[in-house]
Amino acid sequence: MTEGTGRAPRRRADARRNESALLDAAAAVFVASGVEAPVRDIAAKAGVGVGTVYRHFPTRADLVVAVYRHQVEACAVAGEQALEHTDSPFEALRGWIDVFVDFLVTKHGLAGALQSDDPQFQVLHAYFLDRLLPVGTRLLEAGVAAGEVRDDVSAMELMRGVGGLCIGPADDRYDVRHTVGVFLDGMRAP
Amino acid sequence: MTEGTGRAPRRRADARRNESALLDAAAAVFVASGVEAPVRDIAAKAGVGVGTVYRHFPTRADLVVAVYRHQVEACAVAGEQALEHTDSPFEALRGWIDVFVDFLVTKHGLAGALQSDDPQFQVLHAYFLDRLLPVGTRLLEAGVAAGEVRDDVSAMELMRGVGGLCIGPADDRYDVRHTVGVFLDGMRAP
DNA sequence: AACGTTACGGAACAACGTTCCGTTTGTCGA
DNA sequence: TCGACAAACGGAACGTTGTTCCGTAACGTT
Repeated sequence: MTEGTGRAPRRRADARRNESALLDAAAAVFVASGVEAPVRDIAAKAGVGVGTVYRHFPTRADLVVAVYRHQVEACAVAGEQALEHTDSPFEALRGWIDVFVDFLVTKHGLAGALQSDDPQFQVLHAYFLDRLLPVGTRLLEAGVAAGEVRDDVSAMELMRGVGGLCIGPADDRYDVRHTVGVFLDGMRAP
Repeated sequence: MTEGTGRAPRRRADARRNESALLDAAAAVFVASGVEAPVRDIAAKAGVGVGTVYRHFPTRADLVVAVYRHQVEACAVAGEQALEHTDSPFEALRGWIDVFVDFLVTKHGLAGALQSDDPQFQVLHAYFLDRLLPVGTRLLEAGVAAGEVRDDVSAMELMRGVGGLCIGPADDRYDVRHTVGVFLDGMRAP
């Protein structure tokens, strides 16, 4: 009880305003230039100095997480509900992966950042894994239990595999969704 | 015949010496720090100035290509020969992909560079594709003809897919070879 | 040996992430 | 309403990188 039950002491108005402006600006810049856009660009778009960016979001990864938190959450929920709305766990899995792929391919550079070994993105990595790995595990287990999914694939291999397949620039000769479909076919029980 | 059949006019001794030292140094630094190591590190290790690096290799990608050319060539040859030494085109494909994966996972950061949309790596991208795509196509076609491989997967999807699965830091929970195996299983004819 | 050419080295520039600190601005009690 | 203090701000400044540029040194030839 070092801090009792007291709530956070309500921040200053400009601080809240700037955080919100930063999130909006970052979302816009990420769409236009990808998640690796210069911090200065985001600061400029939000009408604040770079110092303000770093006060609100200690690392770039924190900003990325904040911008996409809602959508990651929605993706996790979609996975948790997927099993309830179909009688085939494999189809539930496929549907969920579809949602995940849609999310990744519309965020330029995000898949790359997710897989990056740059320690800068540690937080991003951790957040996605924390939130989505358990969901993947449950879908996988349901599939295995129903005899539809092979039992030697971990959720980590599923998520990182799909993530890896989503990396890279758009290209006519490479259909992400089709390739992910091939990967999923490889996960069917023999 | 603007230049006739005359050969290149033989470069200076120090130029040849430095190019060789640069290749050795780059190979060593790539092993130690990955293919994204600072150019200054490579120059220092080779005992030359940065200007010399850029004179010999206009872009970082040219240096990477030069360092790995032999191995990529060997990989391409292995693929061309794979079909001759087995009666199962699918196993030939699997064996070749194994060679490719071994190559990628031992080159820290190379898979990432290959998939990168940074125009800096355009040359690298082009070289790998030029050399390996035709090989993949032939292996795939042989597999399809034998009824062992599904006919709706392109060599681009094969190579970029496998490349994507090889991206990222080592991790106990993610077994690259196993995950690639799953992907390949998905490519079997139904 | 002298000369022209080739190649070298590293200073210099630009772009970026990140830190730091003098200044401004909210907030709250008097 | 006013004053004071903490919170938050802005952007200059620093370190690291890729890349260019040019005065200088080394090579090879006559």
